[in-house]
Amino acid sequence: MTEPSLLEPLTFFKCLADETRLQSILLIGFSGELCVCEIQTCLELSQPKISRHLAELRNCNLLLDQRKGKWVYYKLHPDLPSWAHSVLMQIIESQTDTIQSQLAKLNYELCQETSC
Amino acid sequence: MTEPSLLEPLTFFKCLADETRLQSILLIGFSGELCVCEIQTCLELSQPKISRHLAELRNCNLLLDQRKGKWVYYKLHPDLPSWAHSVLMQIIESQTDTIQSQLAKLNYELCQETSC
DNA sequence: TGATCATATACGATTTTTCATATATACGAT
DNA sequence: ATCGTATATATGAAAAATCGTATATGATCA
Repeated sequence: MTEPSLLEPLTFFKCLADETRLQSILLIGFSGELCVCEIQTCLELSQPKISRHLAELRNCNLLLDQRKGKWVYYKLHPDLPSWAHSVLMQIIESQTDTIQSQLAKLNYELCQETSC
Repeated sequence: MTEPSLLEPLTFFKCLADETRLQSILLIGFSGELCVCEIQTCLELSQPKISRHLAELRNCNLLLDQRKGKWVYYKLHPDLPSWAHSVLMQIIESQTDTIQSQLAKLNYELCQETSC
């Protein structure tokens, strides 16, 4: 007997079939952990938009959130099926340039002001 | 310099974010090659619905079609990026039971009548 | 040539997804 | 308590995807 899987393939693909969600999860997978405002800075998108999409990834068990004071950090769900984790890592590898240039905005922001 | 990829991750995920398309490509990946009416039988869906979704998978370079007389056969595109091929195969492996029971309808049909 | 079978496409109608905007909650600091 | 910052959710409008139905194309066979 097979266990009911935490994550159906169809759910997984629906989650990644949106540019904002895909870019967010790639940033998070690459970085290990990011808070909402960091993703917002990297992708230059509105706060509700980021938050809504992260909520969907969380509800589908692709991401796990953890509050640390004012900030909420998101990371890949540790129980992600191996095929899911594997494909994410392979895509991250093929998109390293894009991901790093998005994360660069973050460093720049941090130098300018201490907020977030 | 990196080549423009045949298949962007976002395109790939959008293609698989639909149950009909996902089930079709899993059936095809498992079988190697299937014609439209076979997929139609396996999934018990209308012909235009199957055809439309296969066309999308073909246009996005996920599938390759080949006409053989009256029938059109679809198979996985041979130039699929390795990460794409890999995730499909892993999902096929985890869904073998479902896929085989869908394909069983096909054999049953073939015994009944010679059409298709 | 006409008839039939397999597949593809066109067209509105319906459903689903996404979005901007406004508002709510949660926390830390004053 | 109140204020400011970070994040979440509600709402209705706009955009996109999907569908059923009708029709078109392409191949085989009589």
